[in-house]
This record gives sequence, C-alpha cells and structure tokens, in this order.
Amino acid sequence: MSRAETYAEPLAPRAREVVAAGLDAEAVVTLFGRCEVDYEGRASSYLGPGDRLVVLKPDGTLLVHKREQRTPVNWQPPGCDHHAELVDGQLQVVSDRSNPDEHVEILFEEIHALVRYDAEDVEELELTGTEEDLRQRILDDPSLVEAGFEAEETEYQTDAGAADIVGTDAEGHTVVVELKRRRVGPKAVGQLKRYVDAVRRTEDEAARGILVAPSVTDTAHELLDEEGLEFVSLEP
Amino acid sequence: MSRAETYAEPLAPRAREVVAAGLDAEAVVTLFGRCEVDYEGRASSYLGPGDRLVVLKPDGTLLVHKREQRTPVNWQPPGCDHHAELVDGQLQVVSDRSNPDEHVEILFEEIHALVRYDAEDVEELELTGTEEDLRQRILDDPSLVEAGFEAEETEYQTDAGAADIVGTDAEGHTVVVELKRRRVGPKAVGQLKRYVDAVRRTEDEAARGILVAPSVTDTAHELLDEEGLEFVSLEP
DNA sequence: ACATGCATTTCGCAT
DNA sequence: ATGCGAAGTGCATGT
Repeated sequence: MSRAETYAEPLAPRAREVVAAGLDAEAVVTLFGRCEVDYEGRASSYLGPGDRLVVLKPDGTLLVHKREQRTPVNWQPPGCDHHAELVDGQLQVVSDRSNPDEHVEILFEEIHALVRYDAEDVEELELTGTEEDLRQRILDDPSLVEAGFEAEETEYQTDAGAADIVGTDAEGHTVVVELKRRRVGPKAVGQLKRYVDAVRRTEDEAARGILVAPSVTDTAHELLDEEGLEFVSLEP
Repeated sequence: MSRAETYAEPLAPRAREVVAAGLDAEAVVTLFGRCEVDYEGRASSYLGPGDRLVVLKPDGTLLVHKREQRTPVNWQPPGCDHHAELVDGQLQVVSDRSNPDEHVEILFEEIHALVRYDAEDVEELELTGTEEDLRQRILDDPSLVEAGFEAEETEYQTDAGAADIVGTDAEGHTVVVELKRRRVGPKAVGQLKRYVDAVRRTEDEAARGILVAPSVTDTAHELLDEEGLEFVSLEP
C-alpha cells in the first residue's frame, strides 16, 4: 500500500469517511476544494467561497491556504481537535481548542481532490545563522564587542527582563550588550535601554549599553545618542 | 476538465513536466514526497530526508511542511522564481529570490502524490477584533480611557516612532496612549516609554502615558510604576 | 526600496 | 500554565 492515497472529485460522504479515517490514523489530510471559512476566537473572521488548500496535521494543526501569500488565510495551531461531519450533504471540517477558546469551521461546496498522506519523518531541521550563533561567536572572541571587553553572563536577569550578555570593559565598568542578527530600529534601542536602566538602578550607576547588530536605522541611531548608548557593527 | 488533477506515484520525469506546466499556468502545485531540503539566505539550514508536503503558489510562495507545526519547516515568501528540474533522474524543485538573496532546493527521493490545482478565488478575508477596531472604539468613546480624555491624533509621529493615540486629559495635559489587544509584558511598556519620552522632550514636559490593554504582567506593572506610567484595563 | 509596528503572530525555553 | 523574547518572522502602510 502506498503512503499517499489520492481521491479525485470525491463525493462528500466518501470524503468525510476518508478525512475521519485519516485523522484517526494520524495521517496528514489535504483537501482541495471550494469552501467558506468561519473563525471565532482571539479575533473573528469570515472568508467567502473560493478554491483553497486545507491541511489537517496529526498534531492538531489546521491550515487554510489561498492562492497567494505565505501566511495561511485561516489556521489553528497544534493541539486542536479536528472533526469532519456532513451538514446538509456537504463536508464540514471543524477545528476546536481551548485556552484560548478558538473555533474554525470550513464548509465545502465542492471537493476537487483529497489526499491522505501517511508521512514518515524523523529528521529535524538544522539551522545556523541565528542570534544564538552570533552570541557564541562573541563569547569565543569578546573583542568583537570592543578591546578589553570580558563577557561574564548570558541571559542576565534584570528587573526588566533578560539581557543577552553582561560583562565588564577595560576600566571595569559594567557593560550590557543587546545582540541582533539583523538591522535594527528603535525597538531594539528601547529594549537595551530597559536593561541598562535596570542595571543602573540596581548594580552599577555607570553601566554602559552597547547594541551589537549589522546596522541601525537613522531613528535608532538618534535614539542611541539621545540615551547615551553605543552601537557596534557586527555582521552575522 | 476538473479544477484539480491528481497524480499518484508519478515518475520523476512526468512529475517535472506536471510541476513545470502547473507553475506556467499559475496553478497551485502540491507535492507529497520524501525529500531533503537545503536553504541558504538570511540564515542557512539543512533538512534530511523525510515525507513532506510541498506547496508552490502562483505568487511565488513556497511552503515545505512536516507532519507537525503550524509554521513551515522551510519556505520562501511571495515573489520567488520556482523551477523544476531533473537531477540524476530525481525531481529537484528550486526557489530563488533576491533582496535578500535566498535560495531553497528540494530534492525528491520519492514522489507519493502530486496535485495541480487551478484554484479560483476572489473572496478576501473579513477580519474583526484587531487593534484597529479597538482604536475605533476609543475614538468613538474616549471616556473608555478616562473621564475627560479627548483624542486628538492617531498614529501621532514622535521622534521615536508613531504613538497610537495622542490627546488631552481634563486638565489639558498631553496624554500618550499605547493600545494593545492582548495582555502585555515589559516590551509594551518600553514602547510607551519611548513615545512619552519623545513627547516630553519636544512638546509637553508633563505629558502622561497610558497603556490600554486587557491586562499586564507583574513585571510590566512594576515597570509602569517605575516610569510613572499608567494602565487602563480594556477588553478587546 | 526602506522604516515602522501589528499579528488569531508561532515557537522554544525557563519559571 | 504563564512569562519572555527570537524569528530566515510575514505583512500592510507610509515615506
């Protein structure tokens, strides 16, 4: 038996059976059809009839995709309960969860195709080039921040949240480092400011703050000056 | 002719033809197969062989989904160029873009199913319950912020970014309002602080700052106190 | 094209 | 469970 079973133009009762059995067997179930979608939860939405791709994953994820966009037009995160019912002879797929209460209903006017995919997958993604990698580079060579800098703690807990790296400069003053893997705007400056303020209040009144990133926007640069904070350029 | 054409266990050459023709005709092309995925761009990743769902959209979106998670394990945003080639007799799907340069390669060891979906879809999502809706409610009834509050500008430009609402209180003092549709943490306090600081520097030294949200975390509450900022609870 | 901020953000990790 | 911050965030909007 193949890992994928495809059904072209299935009738609603048959589709309901296949979807229900697929969910039960922890398969990935994919529907191609003309449907409308109702969502009620953290927000509310209605999507009128059109042809979409609907994916039901065994972990309780629901995806509804239009022809465009990377982001699904409607969805449900992992952990939801999926059900397939017949309503007035049409296939209705329902996804529910609690905390927060969220509910998605998909009603199919037409089902153009249906695939049950018993996917086997053990490999996990290996990803490099993250902020974590950048931090490791700095720990390996603290002079990337400045000559004489010594890193002392990562994820250093302040009253205002965790600072990426805290250490001391050549003169022994506390230095708070905020790390970003890409060009940053005012948001990152505010974040650094929060941590530096907290350290200044509780630890070292003369603590310095350094934003380490590939580059900063004009506004961010002005804010840094305004707040007496520093910037060090570092490519990821 | 049906809107969806399904192919079970297609051979690689045939699959390449169908994928190429589907891309050309602006169809949504979906592959179910065992593949490995290489990504090189803002970061880098490798995903070893496993059964996945691959979606190619006519707007240049690429999605690679594992059995789990709402987020695709690899992807490409709209605007990319997709190509299907045969490499050593195997189907290879490539997606490219520039600015930033990003490149995804998917090599299929097995193709379990393939669907070409000529989807028609004109309806757009109608969404309510956003921050925008919350803002409109406050503009309609400014007393939701506090008695005597009058809203004067939305998206008010400060040196540190745009404040959601700026107005005056019963005593004529400037009030900066930061709006959130859900429970907020220290980040939102920092954001409000940035705007209030900017207004205090340039407009009104005695400007007040009010965070309007359903609730705040303990840390956020302490930070608000620390900075002399206020909180008003408002359900979305 | 860049800057800015929301998002039904999702996700992982720590408490 | 909640808090917190990163993400290859995506995305719309304004400049």
